[in-house]
Amino acid sequence: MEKKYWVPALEKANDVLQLVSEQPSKLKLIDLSKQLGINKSSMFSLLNTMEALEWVVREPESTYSLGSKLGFIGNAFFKQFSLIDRFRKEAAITKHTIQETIQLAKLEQRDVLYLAKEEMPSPVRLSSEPGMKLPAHVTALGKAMLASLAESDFEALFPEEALLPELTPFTIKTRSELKAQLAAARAEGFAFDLQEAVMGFCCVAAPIRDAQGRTIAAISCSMFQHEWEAKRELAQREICALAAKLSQDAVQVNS
Amino acid sequence: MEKKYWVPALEKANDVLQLVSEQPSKLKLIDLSKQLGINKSSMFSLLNTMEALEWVVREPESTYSLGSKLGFIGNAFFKQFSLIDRFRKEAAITKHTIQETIQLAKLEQRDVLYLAKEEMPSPVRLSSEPGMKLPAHVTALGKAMLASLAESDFEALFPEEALLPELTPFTIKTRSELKAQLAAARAEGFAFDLQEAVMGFCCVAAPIRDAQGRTIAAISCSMFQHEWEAKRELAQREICALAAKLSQDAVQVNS
DNA sequence: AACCTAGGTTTATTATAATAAACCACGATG
DNA sequence: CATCGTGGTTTATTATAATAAACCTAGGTT
Repeated sequence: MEKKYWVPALEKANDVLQLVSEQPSKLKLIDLSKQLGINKSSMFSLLNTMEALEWVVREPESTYSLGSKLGFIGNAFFKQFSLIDRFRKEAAITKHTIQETIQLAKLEQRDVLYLAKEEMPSPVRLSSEPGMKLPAHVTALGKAMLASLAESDFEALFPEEALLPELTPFTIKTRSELKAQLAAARAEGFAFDLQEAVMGFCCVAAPIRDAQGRTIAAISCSMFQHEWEAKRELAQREICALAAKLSQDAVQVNS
Repeated sequence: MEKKYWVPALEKANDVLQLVSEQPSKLKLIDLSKQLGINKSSMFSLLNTMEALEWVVREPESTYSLGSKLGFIGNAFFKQFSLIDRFRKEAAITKHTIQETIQLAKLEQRDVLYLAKEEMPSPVRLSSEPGMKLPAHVTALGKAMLASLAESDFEALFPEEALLPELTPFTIKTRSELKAQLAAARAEGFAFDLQEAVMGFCCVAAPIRDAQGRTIAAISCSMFQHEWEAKRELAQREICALAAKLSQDAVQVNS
């Protein structure tokens, strides 16, 4: 990470927030200090400030959890995407007919950014959460969106036959393979992910388009690999239907 | 604000985030620098770091908006409150029968902290957003929750016959007046706000209780003052019904 | 084209945040 | 009851972030 024009206090705060968000109400000053390798007096000032700004709250047992300010800012972040509300409402219905988790995401450079999730109660839960990112080329969501990029935009994003990050043995390895799959997705109107992001999981995804036909987001349905055979067709149909519905007078997604 | 054990970089970042969240994609480096009175070179480093940490994103026109990291952290904040999901689902139904905005909040010291909002489309919208705070004593939500506090806890929160912040001419002015209203709320099972927080608006609120009967949150319905007469009874009934429903096996709200 | 200005970047200096170390309070342990 | 160890707080020193000022570039103006 670049070290010039850098404000280390922010990086430290960021690390603290990350850790606290993973284990709220579990960590005390000393734990944070040790786990992050930050001097405890620095941590003291840091936590003192963060508490005053309501980025964190100090619990009675002097453990820390996230503060309301971050809830507020986070809410403002998601507010930029008016699609989300409609997604929540509609997907809540669809998820019951498919009986699987449905997600909404947008493309951000070479990554998909998860915006919302409607999940079915299940013993295993996908680790993807709103606000998280994953490389676009390993997900059905990403492929659904990359598929509608203009040739030149695609070239700009993936300049050379680069080694793409691999998350499973099934992850696409080359740009040419990706291009082939995108062509297929473009033709069919939806994209797959067959254990390419997480072993044991498959997805279908379809793009959401605005009035001008530009792709602004995508939705997906994820399921166990062993359910794929049986459910695949239903999921595909439902996801396409939902995508079509959400595409109607969809407002653009930020930027 | 306390100046010892202080990390000004965080305060600056906080101000930047606040401003950017209010006007996403509007402000450039120089605007932020001027409006916040922060030296532009400091702002340069600040924004550079914040961008690298994905707290903000720099748009093509070099304006700034909130970044995905904050969405992620904010999401984690709200995840602590499992009530929220159930609220969203149930309130989405109730709001249609009342045709007014419904909100969920918890008590945090002398403030109410808004957790979620289900709103009806309307020309005017309440400014309260998830993550925001308001003094408890000016809101129906706050009174509904304060009402179930033990005498000693109440005393600890409001130690003396203090001058409470007043938001409108109708805001409660003294602790004794507040106590009287809380007694009434306790007896009835719900609380009112008659233009005490925002001129022209009235609310009903009812507490949500866990299995042990402890109040953990509250829900409210807000409406124009001129609708109050006609809708008050319906709203009151629906809010109490919804509160009762959400009280069933409610998990505690954080801390 | 020469001149200005405004937004942004870089550099040099100063103020201060980050650190190590000392200190304190308290609970555990023998 | 004395000792030790741990988590938190304060202090003194050092490293560095924040600033002012200089600098650069691109648009606008005459």
